[in-house]
Amino acid sequence: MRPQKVDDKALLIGLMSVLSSKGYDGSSLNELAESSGLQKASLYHRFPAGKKEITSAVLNYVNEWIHKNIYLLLINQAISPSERLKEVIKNTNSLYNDGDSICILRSLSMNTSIEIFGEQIKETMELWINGFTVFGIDCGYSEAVAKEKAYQVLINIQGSLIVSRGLNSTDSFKAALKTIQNMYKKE
Amino acid sequence: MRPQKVDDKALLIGLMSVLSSKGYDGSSLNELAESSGLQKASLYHRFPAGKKEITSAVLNYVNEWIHKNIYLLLINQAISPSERLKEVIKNTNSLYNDGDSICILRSLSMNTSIEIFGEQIKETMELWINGFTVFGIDCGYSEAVAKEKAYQVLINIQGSLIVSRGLNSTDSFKAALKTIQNMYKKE
DNA sequence: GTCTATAGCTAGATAGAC
DNA sequence: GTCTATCTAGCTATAGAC
Repeated sequence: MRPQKVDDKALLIGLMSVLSSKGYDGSSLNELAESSGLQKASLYHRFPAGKKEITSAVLNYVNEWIHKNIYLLLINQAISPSERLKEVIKNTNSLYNDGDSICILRSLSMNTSIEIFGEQIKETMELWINGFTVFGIDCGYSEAVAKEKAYQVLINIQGSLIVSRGLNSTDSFKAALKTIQNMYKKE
Repeated sequence: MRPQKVDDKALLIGLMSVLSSKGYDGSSLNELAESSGLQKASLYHRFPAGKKEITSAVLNYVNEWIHKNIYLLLINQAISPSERLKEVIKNTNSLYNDGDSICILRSLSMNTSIEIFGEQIKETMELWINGFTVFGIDCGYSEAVAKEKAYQVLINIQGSLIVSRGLNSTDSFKAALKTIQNMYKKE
């Protein structure tokens, strides 16, 4: 067997950066190939079903990343709640490049792509919400309140990314991360 | 002069629905023509510079709509604050079809289109923020607090639309509108 | 002002050499 | 497994009749 020129992880990271910033329709196979370090035809060797399979694989990779770096961290009772939250916020910040990046769950939820990838997008959003719900309960809130807070966390992240982009300043994202911290400080 | 088959407003509304739901790259001129009730070549007669001019005109239309139905309403001191907020929320709800629609400011802020339309997107977002800032001051909050609340309103709208779409349920959007109401109830 | 027809190009996808 | 070369369909945009 001939060795792979680019390993799976590096491949997916390159593809993700194009898909999240340009969306499904805006990402051409030429760009996807260029960002991954392979030629178009080689991408088809790795992902025989083409652009749809590429995108689906990237979403799987993102789901696994969030499972590991957000969800499992949030529910890890071996760590104190405040330490967990701190780490999760740090990981969130790095996932979105300090607020400069577009969330791929957003990029791929246009009418042209959500029919294909809707289930994967939903699963990944539920990871955030379920993780923060468990976390809220661990912090001593009722299940109802914990759930409400979990939704508000996701809204604050997604909304502040949109506002940051629209106003061409990441201030809104940075402030939102602080707001999330404060949401779990008992008054 | 031969009469127009479709008037400007109807034209722009049709074009807007395609652009907001499919984004810039996902909207083909064939679809834009179909949604507007004209043929492709007729669209080029109305908008000689093509797709970019079409999109820019739609963004102008949206800006004017928000100026009239959100901004001017928010700062209208002839109406009581609670009445103003109620109307603005009603208009917001109808703008986004009860949470089913995608915000065009979001659709057009991908890397492939924000370089062209970034300034228009920014102006329209500032209408929301400036309007709600004035509104918050009218409600008796300090300028700093009013501004903070204004950003949070926009974050809640944009974020809840993303979450509604990702989870395939408009519950999050509906709840966010209620949250906004409560943000201006003095405790 | 609107239309049909078409030009010129780039998209996603494939064939076959190495 | 990766590559160059190529196919067809769809894209944006234009020409010219009515």
